[in-house]
Amino acid sequence: MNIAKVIVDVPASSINQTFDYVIPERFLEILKPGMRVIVPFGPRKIMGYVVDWTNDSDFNNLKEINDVLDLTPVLTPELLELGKWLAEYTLSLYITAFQAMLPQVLKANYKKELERISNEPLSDQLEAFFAGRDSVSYEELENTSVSFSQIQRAIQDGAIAVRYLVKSRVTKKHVAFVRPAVETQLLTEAFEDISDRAKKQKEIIDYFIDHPEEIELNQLIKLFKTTRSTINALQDKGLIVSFKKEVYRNPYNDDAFESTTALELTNEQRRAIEPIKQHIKNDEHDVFLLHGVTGSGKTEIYLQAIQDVINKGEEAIVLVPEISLTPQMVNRFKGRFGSNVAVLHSALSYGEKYDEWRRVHRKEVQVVVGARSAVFAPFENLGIIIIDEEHENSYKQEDQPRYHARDAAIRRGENHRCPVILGSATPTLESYARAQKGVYKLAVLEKRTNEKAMPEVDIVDMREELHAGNRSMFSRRLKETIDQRINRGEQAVLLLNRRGYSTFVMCRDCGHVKECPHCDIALTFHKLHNQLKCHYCSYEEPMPMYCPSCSSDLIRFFGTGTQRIEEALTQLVPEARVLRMDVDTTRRKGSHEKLLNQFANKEADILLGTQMIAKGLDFENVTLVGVLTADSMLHLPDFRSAEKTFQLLTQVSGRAGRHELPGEVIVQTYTPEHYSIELASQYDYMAFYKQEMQIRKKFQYPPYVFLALITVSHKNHITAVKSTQQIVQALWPLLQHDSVILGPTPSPITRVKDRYRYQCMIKYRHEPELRTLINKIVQQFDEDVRKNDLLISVDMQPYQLM
DNA sequence: AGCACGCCGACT
DNA sequence: GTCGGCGTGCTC
Repeated sequence: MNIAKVIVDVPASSINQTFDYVIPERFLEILKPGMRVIVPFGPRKIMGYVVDWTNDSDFNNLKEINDVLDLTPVLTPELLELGKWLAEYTLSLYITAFQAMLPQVLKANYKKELERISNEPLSDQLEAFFAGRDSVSYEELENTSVSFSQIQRAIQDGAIAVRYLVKSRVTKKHVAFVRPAVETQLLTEAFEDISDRAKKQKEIIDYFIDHPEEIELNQLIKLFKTTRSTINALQDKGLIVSFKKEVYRNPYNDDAFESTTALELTNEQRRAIEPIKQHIKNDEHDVFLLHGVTGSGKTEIYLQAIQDVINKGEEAIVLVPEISLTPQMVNRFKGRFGSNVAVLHSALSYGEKYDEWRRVHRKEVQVVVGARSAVFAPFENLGIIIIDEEHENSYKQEDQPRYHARDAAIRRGENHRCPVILGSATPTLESYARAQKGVYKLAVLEKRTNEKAMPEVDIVDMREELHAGNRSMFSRRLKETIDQRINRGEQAVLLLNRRGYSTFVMCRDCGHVKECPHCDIALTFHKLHNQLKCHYCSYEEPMPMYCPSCSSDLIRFFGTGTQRIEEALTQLVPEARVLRMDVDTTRRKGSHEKLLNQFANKEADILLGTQMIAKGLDFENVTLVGVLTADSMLHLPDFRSAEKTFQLLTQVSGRAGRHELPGEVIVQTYTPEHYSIELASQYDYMAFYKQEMQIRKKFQYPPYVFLALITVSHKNHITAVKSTQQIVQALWPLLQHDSVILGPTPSPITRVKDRYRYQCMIKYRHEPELRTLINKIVQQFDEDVRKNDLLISVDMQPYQLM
C-alpha cells in the first residue's frame, strides 16, 4: 500500500480523475486519506487531496509525493465520500467539491521563482535582474528587458532554474507568553541577587515564585504596569523565557452571552420534539419538517434536541441563512451552550473562519452554527442536523459546485444515522409535498408560545391611492399610521422589496434607458459618486448631463432605491429619525449589528431596509411593519415568484408586535387580489400551498417535476444559439417519454460581460441516467469549450432561473 | 489550468 | 540565425 490516489488542484474536466503517486518511505506512517499533499504535475508542483490507497497502478513511472501539508486529515473519510457524491450529483469537478467543504485558507497559493544555482556569470540584463539575490519571483520579470530566450539559455547552461512553490494560505495567530526558565527554588535565590533598584524585576520574579505557570506577555506587562524592557532584562538573566503560542481568534466573547436554561415546553412543542428525541436516542435517520408559525418556539425545540445530542456525546450542525443577519440567533445558541459552539459565517475574516473551523476539527466544540457551507463541518459523530428557515434560497450555492445544503445535510444524516430537521414558517412546496407524501415526517406548531395572535395585516390598494391623486410611495394610511406610532414613541420597520426594481436612468424626452455596454441590463444609479454602475460586470461611468440619444437635459433616474425612499420619508415625516439598512450601509464588517443595536436602543424611529430586515429581527418596541411594494417580485420570470412573495410577506409580518404591544402590518400593493398577497395577510399557509400546487401541476413545475438548467455562453451570438440548439437536439432522443426540454431560449439576462447566454431547461420525473447523459453530451462540446471559448454550465435543481 | 514543444513568419 | 506568437497535447 505505497501508492496514493490524488485529486489534484486543477479545475479542468480533463483532469477530473485521480492521479497515482508513490508515497516515499518517510511519509508511509503519517500519510492518510483526506490529507493535502504537494505533488509534481508536469513541470510544476501543485496541491492535491489524497483520496485513497492502492498497491499497484496502471502507470509504470509514477512520481513521488513531494510533501505532506497536514498533520491530521482535513477531510474525514465520510467527507471524502460526500465530496465525491456532491461532485457527481451536481455535475461539478471533484476538486471544486473538496475546496467547497473547507475554509478558504486551506486552498493553495502558487508561486514561480527563478533561482540562481551556480556562480557562473549571467547576461548583463539577468545580472541586473537578480541584483545579487539568490532567487527572484517570476512576476518581477514583467516590465524588465530580460527576454524569455535569455532565461531559457541560462536554464540550459545550468546557471538558473525555475522553482515552483506551493504555499499554504494558512495564517495562524500567535501570541507571546512568558514562563519561568528555572525552578522556583532558583527563582527565590535569584530574587535576592537582583538589585533593589530593579523594583519591577523583583516584583515579577516574586510573582513567578507564586505562579510558576505561563502567562500571556501582554497580560503580565499590564499587571505590573511595566514594559517589554523589564521582561527582556529578566530574559537576559536566564530567569524567564518568552515563547509564541498559537491562539484562536475568538470573534465572540463567550463571557458576553447571558446564559439560559431550557424553557418549559408547551404541549404542542412536546409533541413535536418527542419523535425527534426518539430518533436521536435510537440512532435513526429521518427528515423532519418542522412547520411552525413565527413565534411558535422552533428554536427552543432545536436547543433541547441538541442538548440530547450533546448529552449523548455526539455533535450538532445548525444551518441558518446568512447568519450575520440574525445575531439574535447566535446569542441564543451561545447563551445555551457557551463555548461549546463554533460559529461559521460570511462576515468573519478568513482567519477567524479558519479558527472556528479548527475548533470543530479538533473536537473542541460539539455544536456548529453557520451558513450554508457549515453543513460540511468535519464532525465524526453527528447526532442531528438542523436547517432553520428551510425555504431560504441562500442554501443553494449559485456557483460551482451548485449544491443545495438540504441535499448535503440529508446525505450526511443518512451517513451518521441521525435526524435532519427542516424548520420553517413557510416551507418550500418541495419539502411540504414530501412531508405530505410521508417522505419527510411532519411536525406542526400552530400556536405562538406567548399565545398572542399574529398582527393584523392591512392591504392598501395603491391604484386607489393613485386615483385619489397620491403619487408618492407612501399611502395615506401608511403615513397616518407612521405618524401615530412616532407620537406614541413606538417604532416602525419599513420594507422596500427592491428586487425587480432598481434605480435605472431614463430620458424623459425620448425614453432612452442607459444600459451596460457589455451586458443586457440597465445601469444602476449610485448617488454617492454620481456614477452609473453595472451590477453584473462592475462597469462604471459618470452620470450623463444630457441624453446620449437626443441630447435632452431631462435625463433622470427612476425606480425606488432605499436612498430615495429615505429622502422621501424624511420629507414626509420630518420629525422621524430614520435608519437605512441596505447593501450600501451594511458592507463594512459589524455594521449590521451596529445598525440593529442603534435601533434596539431606540436611537431611531424607523428602520428602512431591503429583504435583509425581514428575517429573524425581534424588537419589543416595533408595532408597525410596512411593506412598500409587495408585488415587485411577483412579475419576475420565475415560477417561484408567488412562493417567494408569500414567504417574504409572512416573514416580515412576524416582525411586528412580538411582545407586549400589539402590532400592525400595512402592505401596499398594486395587485391586492393576488392569492399570494391575500393569503399571506391571512397567515394561511395551507390555502396557499394548495393553490400554488395546482398551478405548479398545471404548468408542470416542481415539485411535480425536477428541473435541470443548461446555460451556454459565447462571445458570438450565433454560436451560443447553435450550440444550445445542438445540445437540445442531442438530448431529446435520449430522454424518457414524459420528459420535456424547453428552449433554447435566451437567458433572462442575455448578455453578460460581452458574452451571449442561451439556456434550455429539462423537466423530468424520472431520469436515472440524466447526469451521465448530460455529461456525455457536454463532452461532445469539449473541443469548442477548450479551443473556442464556449462555456457550458449545468445547474441541477436550479433556484435562481436567471 | 498552465506549461512545453514545435511550427512559422518577421526581423536584427 | 534568432525572437516571439500561437496552436496542440499532456499532466500519475
